[in-house]
Amino acid sequence: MQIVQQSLADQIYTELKNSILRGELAPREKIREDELASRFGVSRTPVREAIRRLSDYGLVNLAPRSHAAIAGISDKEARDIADLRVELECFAIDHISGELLEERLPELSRYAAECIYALSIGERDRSFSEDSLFHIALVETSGNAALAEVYRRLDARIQLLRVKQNLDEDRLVGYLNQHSELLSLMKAGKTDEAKKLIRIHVLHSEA
Amino acid sequence: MQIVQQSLADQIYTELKNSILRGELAPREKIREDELASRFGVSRTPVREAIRRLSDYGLVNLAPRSHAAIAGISDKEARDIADLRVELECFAIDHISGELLEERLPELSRYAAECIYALSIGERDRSFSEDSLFHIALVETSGNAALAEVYRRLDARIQLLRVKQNLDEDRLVGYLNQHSELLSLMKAGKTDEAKKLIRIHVLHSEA
DNA sequence: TTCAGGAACATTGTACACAATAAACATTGA
DNA sequence: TCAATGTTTATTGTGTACAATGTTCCTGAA
Repeated sequence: MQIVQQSLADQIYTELKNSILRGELAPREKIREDELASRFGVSRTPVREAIRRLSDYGLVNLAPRSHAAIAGISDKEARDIADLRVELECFAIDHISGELLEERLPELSRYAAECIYALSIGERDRSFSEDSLFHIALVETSGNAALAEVYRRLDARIQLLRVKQNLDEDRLVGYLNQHSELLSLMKAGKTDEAKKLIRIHVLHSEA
Repeated sequence: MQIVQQSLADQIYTELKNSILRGELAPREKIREDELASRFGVSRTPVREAIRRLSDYGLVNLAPRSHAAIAGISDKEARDIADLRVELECFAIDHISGELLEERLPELSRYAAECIYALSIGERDRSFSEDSLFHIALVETSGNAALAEVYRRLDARIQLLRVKQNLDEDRLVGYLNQHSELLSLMKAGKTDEAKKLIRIHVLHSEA
């Protein structure tokens, strides 16, 4: 078995990303390479690379010769991202063929179930990440790799948004149940209804 | 006056990007940090950072512990990217308000004119980059920052695509003239026709 | 001949040191 | 007191050295 030895930069990137998405690092908070390096017990080099990558995914803001800072999301940005999500996911749904859907359905169903299960045992973070996986898989099912790539990039900020929104438990359950509902509509070939549901789902708007 | 001193990594990123987009570095070609460092007369550190960033923009493929390689675009990817472009730009057009259009119109018109002028004096590369600027500005005019960011990211590969397509001069002129035609339609509020034209424009399909 | 194993080499990953610049602070004059 | 300016300090940008790993080529046995 091939042990995929992740680079330190990869590990630190993942760690920092999780910290940010768990809200342990607040928006606008300054980041110092030196401090993180000693915290992780490595040199600045991989930390620096991790920070650059976080910046590429829009999780930190980088000003040249100046401190990096954890990125926040304004209300306007939140709306923009949500609007864009609706567009991208509807585009995906329009392009999902029956065969590809069939193929990916078990995976999609699993994510949908995991979301709800994780929430029920109090693992809100994991529920959120499974939610992300569901939507990423949905978009991938379109077969359009460029779309999938763009969406994966957007996902980091979508996750940031979820944390910020901080929905209460009841609404969250209702929200997560829409996943399997969506799959049913798609299986039945009700594309237009599926797109309507996505809009409601993403914008958290009522019917 | 504030002199914005670009970092070496920035400069090298730009240089390499241009080299790739000019086709001086062929797809699948291997990249060695060491070689580039000595070519640019700097250490590996900024070169490394530039390569990472190129990878983030999809211009080079990066495998851990292995060589980086200039990215190519398959026919399937080309279609995917074009489809996605149509979607994103139509989304933008739908969201462009009269006021924002008014504000940006001079800039858009200038890009449209520069495209044609640059081509007429044989500067095909510059014509292409002005073409990119036109479409980026168009998308920015929507006022949706998330959309603009996503599109700018996609732009690197769109440029790669243009080089690969290598349209003949005649078709290119016709293609570039569609820019001002598009602006006219939008000014007249003929949104649906503008979207139809974008589809034709991007997919290079006839009416 | 061909395949397995290993040694030599090439190249990336990381640590560390120094240089360059921005931020913070103190000092002086009004 | 306050503003302007010089000085110190903190932090990022870059260069260099070494470590870890992947690659290539050779050797020898089936």
